[in-house]
Amino acid sequence: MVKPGKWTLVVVMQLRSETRRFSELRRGIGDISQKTLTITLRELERDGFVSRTIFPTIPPRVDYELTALGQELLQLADGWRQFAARNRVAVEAARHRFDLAAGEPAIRLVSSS
Amino acid sequence: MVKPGKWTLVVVMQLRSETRRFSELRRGIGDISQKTLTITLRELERDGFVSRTIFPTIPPRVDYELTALGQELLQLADGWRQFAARNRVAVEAARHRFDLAAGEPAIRLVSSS
DNA sequence: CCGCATCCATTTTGATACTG
DNA sequence: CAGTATCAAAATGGATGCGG
Repeated sequence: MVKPGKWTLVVVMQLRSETRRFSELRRGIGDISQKTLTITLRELERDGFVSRTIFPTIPPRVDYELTALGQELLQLADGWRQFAARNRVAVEAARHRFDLAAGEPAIRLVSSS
Repeated sequence: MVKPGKWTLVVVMQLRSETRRFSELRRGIGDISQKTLTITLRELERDGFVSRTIFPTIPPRVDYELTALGQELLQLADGWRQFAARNRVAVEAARHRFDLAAGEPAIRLVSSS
């Protein structure tokens, strides 16, 4: 994968443990455009992480599913998600401290009266 | 981390097991602009993954080092890197198949003579 | 040496309209 | 329903010049 793409892992996590139709993915993610979802799925399919099954019915139906390789990618994505969840509070606190410190002088010479 | 940034993990991996100066990082990475490196380091510092130590000498010197949280991030980055290395060949093969199949008709009716 | 500010090229994304 | 095409908007990244 040369360029993961902003939505790649989100899509992979949506495919956790079940086959999904295009519109199900779209609704499940919520704020992704049709175009971006299409591109993301194409890249995942191209790299062998997702399989695509077309049912030539009317209306058409397309199912997406993780391949074995895709399942491995899901494990990594989960690792990342768990890390983010575990440390969300610590990161927010660090960020808050940093933003506060930015407004203050490097060395405080006198205490404010 | 709301937005990881293209170079974030590269920088973290450069900080594996040792403190680094700004210019050392720049040379070690090789193809990153000063601006982008500065921004990447600031974000990492802001979120508590990297600590920054300023030596007010002339010329100035600034050291960067992973915090405990940063070390955890490094583990994740390594996991990703190992996954990519393990599956590089498989992904390239899948990509090649996909690109070839794109040019062919969906159903081959007759064999070429 | 370190890093900020500005400008500019490239990339990425979304909105919209249209097709099978 | 599941895309494709096109255009405009926004984010990103690099180059350059300046400053502590």
